[in-house]
Amino acid sequence: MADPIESHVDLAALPKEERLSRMRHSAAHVLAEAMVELMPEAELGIGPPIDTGFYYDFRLPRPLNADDLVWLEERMRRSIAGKHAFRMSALTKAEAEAKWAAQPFKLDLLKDLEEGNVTQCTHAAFTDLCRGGHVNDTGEIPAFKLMSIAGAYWRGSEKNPQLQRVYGALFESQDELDAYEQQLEEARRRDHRRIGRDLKLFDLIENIGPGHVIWLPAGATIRRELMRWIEDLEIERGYQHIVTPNVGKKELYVRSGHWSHYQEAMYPIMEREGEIYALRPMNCPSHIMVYESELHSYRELPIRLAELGNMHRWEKSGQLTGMSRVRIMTLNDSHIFCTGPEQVEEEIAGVLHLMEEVYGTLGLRNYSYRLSLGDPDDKEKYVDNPPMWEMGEALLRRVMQQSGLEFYEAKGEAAFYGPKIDVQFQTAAGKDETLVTIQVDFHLPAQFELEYVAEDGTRQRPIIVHRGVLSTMERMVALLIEEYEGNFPLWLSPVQAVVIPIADRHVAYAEEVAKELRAAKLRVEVDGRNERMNGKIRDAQMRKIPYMLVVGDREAEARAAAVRVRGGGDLGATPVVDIVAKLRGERDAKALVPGVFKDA
RNA sequence: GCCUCCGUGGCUCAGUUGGCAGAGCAGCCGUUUCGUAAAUGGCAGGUCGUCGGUUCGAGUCCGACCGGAGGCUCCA
Repeated sequence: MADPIESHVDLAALPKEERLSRMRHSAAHVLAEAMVELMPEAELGIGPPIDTGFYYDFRLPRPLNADDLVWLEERMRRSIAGKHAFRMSALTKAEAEAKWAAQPFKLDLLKDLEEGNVTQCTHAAFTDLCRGGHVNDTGEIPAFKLMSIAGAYWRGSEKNPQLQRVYGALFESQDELDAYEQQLEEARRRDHRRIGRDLKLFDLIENIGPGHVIWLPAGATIRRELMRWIEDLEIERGYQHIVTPNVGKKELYVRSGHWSHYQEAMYPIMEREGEIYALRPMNCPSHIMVYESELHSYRELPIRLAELGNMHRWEKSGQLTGMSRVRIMTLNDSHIFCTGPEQVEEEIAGVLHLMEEVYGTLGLRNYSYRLSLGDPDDKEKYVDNPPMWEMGEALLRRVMQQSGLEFYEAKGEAAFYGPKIDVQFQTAAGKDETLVTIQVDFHLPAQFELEYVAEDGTRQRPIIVHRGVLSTMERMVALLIEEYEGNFPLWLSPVQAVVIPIADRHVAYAEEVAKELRAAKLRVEVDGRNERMNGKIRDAQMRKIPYMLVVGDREAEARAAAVRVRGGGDLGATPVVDIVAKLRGERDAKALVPGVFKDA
């Protein structure tokens, strides 16, 4: 017989997070109640709270549709209006197994529960296996909305059956729920796929193949500016740039371990004249070949080999997303060959500094550092060498602690050959995405039997630091589009200024103005179309061009232009020489917002 | 890859119960020569993602495939 458990809770006294979590979890119960009424054959999975609400997983006799969501939500609201109490009680394992005999997922959950630890929760006519964490009665469930239907594997493993997941949003007030929906709308506005098309930055053409980015002239300009910039920063820091091929022989990848650990993520293999080639999924093996091609002295190390190298990965079709998840990408990559742990620490500290500088200049703020660890139990995913993992993880942890930067740790997120520091960004849609990684690698040096000649003449094994800073050009530009909402800083703007002649007779002068700006390597267009000035301004605004230089009779007379800043600011008539100086200064300072920069 | 949904000119969308493919913007040709977010007239543009099926007849119904979106799994 079930024993009741006292579970009254004073919601107002709880921290908001705990209160919300109880409300969300309770709402999931009410969703399940509604679902078993809609489809009595429904098999129940789990229904936890999440950041924005809750979900519940079900195996159902048929696919859910939008009308079902409307019905379920209605039914939930009735249950909420009924103010049914949530009652927790304990039962024995045997009782529970009998009770959920027809519920395979509940039985699966029960297997992991210890006797004496089995509890259930009842509200209205519905009882679910549950460890608790509810509000007192359904009436305490506040503003919510069923959002979407999705597929999800039972217990998150693709080896298990796939269930239908219903997502709900839930907040304490209707205002907060409305704000959340507005936030989703805002995310859609900032979506790099939409802006990328509107501003003609990039394209994905069906016949070229999914995940294969076409950089249109405007996008290619942004990409080129970023690449020039990062290469210059690297040169200042002692990096040497190399260029290596996009393909390599099978033997190279067998030796690196990619063949056995990474092959399903590689493009199909090529074969000719009895030789097998692969499109490279990573640049490390090629860079190692460069290191290996000569004998190195400890005096040369650290050797920092860098390349804006192309990588080719057969991402699963369902995983491709605009420019942020693609199949062919260009990574701002480098491999730093170090003599030992001390040098590794110094080098990683240097990389972290560079990251802070680069992200600071780009105005990026929503990121955090994650120490991604291996999983000793997962011998399939990771190379099996426990001491190597322990050494690498301890080393990275020490560097992060010394850097003074905040970080958190995550198990099972490492690369197959070693632990890493991931830079995690929040996308416009609120999702966490890895931008770049820093990895310590003892594995590849061993695989390739790399050496350097130490001070005492002996041969020693170097340690490799793998690192990106700007990430792949694809993912970085996707992120920047969303960050700036397409309003790029002057230095990155594909077109930095458009000269707008008021009438046809001003076109010649407009060309002269443009010529002066171009002499300063500014990217300028003249809008000589047969349009009214208002129309040209509107078009320039929509194209998010930082500066509009309006020229009419008065300006032509004074060798000036009326300067309008993107967003509406009017700087008034300004001599062309001053405009050139101002834009140059703003560009070279990489100012984030046009019109604000003041020349020192 | 898996689950659900979606696919009509370059873009955004309309298209009744299956009955002759439409609009706005963009483009092109004119007219207008204009002072800070859309002047105006005309023209052109679509094998309705592809292939197959049902039907007298398919944009519309069915199937497969391709592509996209949201999830799951995986990852820069």
